[in-house]
Amino acid sequence: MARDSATPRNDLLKGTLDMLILQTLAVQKMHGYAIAQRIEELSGGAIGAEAGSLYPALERVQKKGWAKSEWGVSTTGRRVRYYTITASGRKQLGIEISDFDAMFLAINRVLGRA
Amino acid sequence: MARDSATPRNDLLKGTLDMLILQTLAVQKMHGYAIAQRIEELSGGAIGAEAGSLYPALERVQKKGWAKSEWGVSTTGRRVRYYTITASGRKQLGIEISDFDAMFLAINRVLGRA
DNA sequence: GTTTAATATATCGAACTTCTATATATTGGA
DNA sequence: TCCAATATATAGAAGTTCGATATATTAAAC
Repeated sequence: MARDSATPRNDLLKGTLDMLILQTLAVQKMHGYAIAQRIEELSGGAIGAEAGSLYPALERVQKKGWAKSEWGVSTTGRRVRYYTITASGRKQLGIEISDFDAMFLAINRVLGRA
Repeated sequence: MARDSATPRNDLLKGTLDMLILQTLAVQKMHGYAIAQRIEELSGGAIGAEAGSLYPALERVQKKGWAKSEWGVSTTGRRVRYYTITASGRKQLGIEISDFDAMFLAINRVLGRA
């Protein structure tokens, strides 16, 4: 099936998912499913962080020390795993945003728009 | 060795190399090595399209019908392969730029900057 | 009461792109 | 003469994302 023109190509997302997760956690402690919903909501449905990308990414950021997690209970009474950003994670978020901006600027220069 | 902070992470480039190549060819017919130099130059050294990425990408865009190539002779008298963008390639370039802009906007929304 | 959709976590393998390393050959300058 | 730059090309490794699959709970619809 042809890609919906309203849906940005998710391969352009590569390398930015960790940043989006860290940004979401920087606002508030959250469980995995809620992180995905928040990213999808804020992006206007453009970014659908799928489970198969999200959970490996959550493992990744924990392994790097950028977030930690613990089992807890959601507001609706369900058993969920809560993720919290660490100080190292906040620092990393800043680095990733800088890198992202630098790459955007560089690409725009090649496109003749900067 | 630690990544130079002046060098953007190239994994953020993923999915955009074809666009950058098509953009370069949209300006003028060029051979592979010159395309890489032009991209590096315009990006202020931020994007170094390496040979191992460039030549597979050039194969890709030709396979998709976005560019064609022929052996020729450079201004310095060397045997080189010249690449030319096709009408289909110009159309694709427009699509890729739109997708890129849409993804940038979506990411910025998640980052709370739009 | 039963079925279905939504919520929630998790893993697997396929697909894709990029990189480094390697190979080959030519040209110009030190 | 040697070395750096020019020029094309392939192979294999690494990394990320995705769809598919699995499991389990809860709420709503019928």
